[in-house]
Amino acid sequence: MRYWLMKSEPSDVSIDDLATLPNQTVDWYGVRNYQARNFMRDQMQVGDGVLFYHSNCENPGIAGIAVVNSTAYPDRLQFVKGNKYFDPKSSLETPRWFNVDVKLVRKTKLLSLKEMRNTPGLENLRILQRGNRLSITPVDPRDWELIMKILESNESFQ
DNA sequence: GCCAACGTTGGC
DNA sequence: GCCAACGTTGGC
Repeated sequence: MRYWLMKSEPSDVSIDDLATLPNQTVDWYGVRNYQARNFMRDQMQVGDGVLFYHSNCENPGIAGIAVVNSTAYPDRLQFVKGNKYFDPKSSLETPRWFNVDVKLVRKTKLLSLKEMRNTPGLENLRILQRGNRLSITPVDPRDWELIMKILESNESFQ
């Protein structure tokens, strides 16, 4: 059982989009970075916890909690000619890109990047470190627990 | 829109 | 295998 932070651009798939999808589940298509792919392909297990993060938007931050809902399988879009994510070097026999399914647990009050930066104890979170660009990063269990506490206390004050 | 950071590509 | 050039990410 591991924990992850997964970035999504809300203009592509937001937490509200996820809530409207069948089974509130999305195939995490479009990852074209080997490190991020390897996390999905080699390490993710059904039931792993996911922080659903909104990136490249007006209010970046954690927008909800989700869960890994499948092991990795070939990303369908790598085979679709003309698609933004088409990869001519990939084939059905030797697919290059993989994704898992991610299912919504619940939307939360946004925990902004700024708030995370100001939270003592979260200094080691990968997302907060300089030059971080990876769209999928592991989250230390202690960081996960702290973030869960913050999210819960945010909600009790609503 | 800027630009720092960093990943990928490809000539050599 | 090196590394310059180029492309992408994503906060600001």
